[in-house]
Amino acid sequence: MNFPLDRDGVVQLLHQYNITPTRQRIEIAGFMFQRAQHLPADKILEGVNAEGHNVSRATVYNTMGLFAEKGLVNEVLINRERVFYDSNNAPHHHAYNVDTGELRDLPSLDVQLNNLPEFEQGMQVVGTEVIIKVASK
Amino acid sequence: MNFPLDRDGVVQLLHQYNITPTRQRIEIAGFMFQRAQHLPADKILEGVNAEGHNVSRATVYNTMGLFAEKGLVNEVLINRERVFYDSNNAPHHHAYNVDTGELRDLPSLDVQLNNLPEFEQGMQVVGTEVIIKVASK
DNA sequence: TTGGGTGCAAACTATTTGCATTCGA
DNA sequence: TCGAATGCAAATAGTTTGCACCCAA
Repeated sequence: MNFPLDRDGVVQLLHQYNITPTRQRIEIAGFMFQRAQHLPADKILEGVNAEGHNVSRATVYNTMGLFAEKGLVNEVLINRERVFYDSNNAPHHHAYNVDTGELRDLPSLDVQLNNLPEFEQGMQVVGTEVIIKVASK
Repeated sequence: MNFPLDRDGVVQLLHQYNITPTRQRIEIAGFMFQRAQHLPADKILEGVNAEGHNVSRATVYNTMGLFAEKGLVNEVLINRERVFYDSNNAPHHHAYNVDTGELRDLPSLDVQLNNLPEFEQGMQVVGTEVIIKVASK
């Protein structure tokens, strides 16, 4: 993904992911894909409407749920209070600052897993998530 | 930790972690440390009281929050719906079955991180959490 | 004795849902 | 046109909080 995405890029992207590009979805995606960022639904609602758009709370929640389901964004569950949506859908890991609540991408982090046990028949690994927790000394 | 812990073991453990051993805390810890397990607060409330005890909802939430803060148990944030408390406080990682919601320990998993970027001055890594997501084929 | 701990119910907050209205194809 | 999408408000669920009472040290 090369940020930011213009309106055409957004529409194209939505099509690629089999998402009907409505006005609201285009505006939400346009806002999310300005840059790689991690935002809770609330901030997305705020941000989209601050750009002069008019999208309801329910639509933001529904839309982000849809985007996550379709793989356009990733949900990051770190903080018990709320879900963060990550506009970077390339495989990568995160550093979480437990003091500030800040979430940071670790795009170059290379993870090697040794001694991974076998899973039951019919099970397959669908993802590996690594979260490095950091704090002030 | 060698499960299960008897009452004396629990009291001793609470002392070790600087937690005043009240009746309710002993009952909650006694229930949690019967075995290595991952439970949401709700199930802990249910389980403790099913053993014939009488502990309120608020006390379970407060107590598990305290236990987590003191490092006696670990919070596992996987599911947006609720926090899981892990009675195994030894360093280890998890496999999460996205279909069933089941959470499993991976005690032997060895994780090697390469290319970890430098963090700002004054920051230190306080933990590394790996979650392997598995699903039915 | 007394400060911390507990219980209850009410409050809170993120998220979901029901349903009438509107819109995209 | 017509099923899908949206908006609003009400509902939901997990969790937290205020406050009076109680207990461990």
